[in-house]
Amino acid sequence: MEKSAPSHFIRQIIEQDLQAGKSGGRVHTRFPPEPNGYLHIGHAKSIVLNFGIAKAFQGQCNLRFDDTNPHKENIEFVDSIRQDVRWLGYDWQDRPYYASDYFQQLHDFAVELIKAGKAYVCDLDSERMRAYRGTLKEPGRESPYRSRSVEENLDLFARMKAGEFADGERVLRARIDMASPNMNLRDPTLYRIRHGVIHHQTGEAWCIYPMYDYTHPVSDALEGITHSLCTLEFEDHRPLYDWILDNISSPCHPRQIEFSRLNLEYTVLSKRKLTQLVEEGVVEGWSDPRMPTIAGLRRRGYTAASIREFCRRIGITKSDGLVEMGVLENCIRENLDAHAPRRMAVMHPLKLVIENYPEDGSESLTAPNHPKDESMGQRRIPFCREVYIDRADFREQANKKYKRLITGGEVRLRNAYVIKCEAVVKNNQGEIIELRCSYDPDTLGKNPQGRKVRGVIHWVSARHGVKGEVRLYDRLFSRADADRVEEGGRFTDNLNPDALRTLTDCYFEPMLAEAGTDEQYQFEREGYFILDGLEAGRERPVFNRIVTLRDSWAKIDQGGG
RNA sequence: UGGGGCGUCGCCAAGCGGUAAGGCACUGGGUUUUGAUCCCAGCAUUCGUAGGUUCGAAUCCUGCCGCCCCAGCCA
Repeated sequence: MEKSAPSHFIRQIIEQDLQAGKSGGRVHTRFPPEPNGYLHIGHAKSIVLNFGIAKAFQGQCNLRFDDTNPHKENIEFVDSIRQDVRWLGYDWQDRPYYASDYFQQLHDFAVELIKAGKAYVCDLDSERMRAYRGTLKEPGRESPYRSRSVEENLDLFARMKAGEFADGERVLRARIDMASPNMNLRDPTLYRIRHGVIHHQTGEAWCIYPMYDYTHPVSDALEGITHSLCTLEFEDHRPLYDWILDNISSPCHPRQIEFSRLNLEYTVLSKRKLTQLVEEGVVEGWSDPRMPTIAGLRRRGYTAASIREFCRRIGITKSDGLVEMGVLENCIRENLDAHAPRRMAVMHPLKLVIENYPEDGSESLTAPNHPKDESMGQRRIPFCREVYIDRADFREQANKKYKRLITGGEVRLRNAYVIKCEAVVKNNQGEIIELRCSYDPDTLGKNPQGRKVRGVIHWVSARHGVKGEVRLYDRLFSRADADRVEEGGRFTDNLNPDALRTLTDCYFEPMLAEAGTDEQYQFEREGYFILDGLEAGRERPVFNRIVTLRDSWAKIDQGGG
């Protein structure tokens, strides 16, 4: 079902490296999230890439927590990341890695750099350091502490580690080039002091924490990573990545390769913004079905296979683009069309009384679970004198394009009989409250003789249907480039107020009372749905709409049909 | 002349000097007890742009234009 991953520039580079005999023919990648939030679909792109490459080249991929900033991280995020990666279908063979596992080695390499005169302790505070750094167009100035002796640096670094200095008082810096046109090479900070935070892995063992730029190449090297794949914004950091490895006694020198991060229409994919949505209560949490997080997509009903397929389809390049939601939607539709059992549910109920059907009668009809896949079996659906249909499936009058029920017209009730609308019952306000119909008993499983009934609508027995709730989800933001803000505005100004619509007066065919949170259904003519994971077990079921069915009628209808 | 990247159909994306893959979207037509699915057909004489090299250029060279990233003791 899932096609093999297509070739892209990173695979080509790896193939060339392999042919050149690099790293002994070994391929080893890693997925290195910082546990400071939940994973989102942009991370899925990286996960599929890294684990996919490892598999394609019979190599390995490490799951590594880049946990060097305890301030922003916690164990809930660690756990959610493990769960999400596993759910996506990837296995790190019980070899979870933590950058914090290397704190001692990182420290020792830092001492090595100091001894080689490649790093020094700097007393500049952050404000002055910024001033010394220069600007994009002007070179920086050397710190007055840059020429401290090795002995003094060793002593100061040891005292930093011993907790003698307060946060911000001193840092360890690499001695590279304050005039470099690449800002990352202007004596970058390697270590900072952080007191009073409890690291989720190392507790209070350390009060100095290594920076990303220093930690990452070392962690990669220690794990024997051959290809370190990251996103484009780190391209400028590669010279520093290489500098670190060239100046310590590194066991190997992984190759960093950058690709463009995912941008998806009508949503945001930056952890900072997603965190904001959660913290401000704009959404229900990280797993809100409107969120582009893995947890949100899972609760929404997306399958892991559909997300993997999406990542395969969008490809890997260095050009930044904005992917249409339609691509993701098509992936889940394709996946669910093949596998989701069909059911009937009425979301905007309108009662329909079949006058020539016995008052107390009822019968059990048979319907296939899937129109094309007989192996999925059949189900029984109760039918009786009164059923609910959707209000959108009836119009008092309409032109020939409308093939649903109209006054005096015929339509087929899906999996049941052909009925005819004899009369419309309205209340004092003129609202339609009921339809009086007749049915043709000779149309069960066969078409009527001498006339053609074009329309088919779904229904639920009024007597047997299960009442419940449906949540209709739409795009979280109302503009495709959700990040774009007007002068003085915030990205939250772009939120779509109709991203969630709750329908509390829905009727489901009886089978749906037994639905579980692990199976998606197609509600015929409506879309794909799943029982909400957090509301499961309620007396009245709550279903989430994953995605609608493709709807060519909507276009015709709007276009003046 | 700060530095680093990127520009191929509405969106994504192959292409790697021999004459523009594919997917999504879209438009027609057919099948259909889901206006779904499925099927069939159509959809870039042109690769940001202007020159140059070549028998031949999206692919090589030069200029120009546009967009993205970088001045955290974040990652």
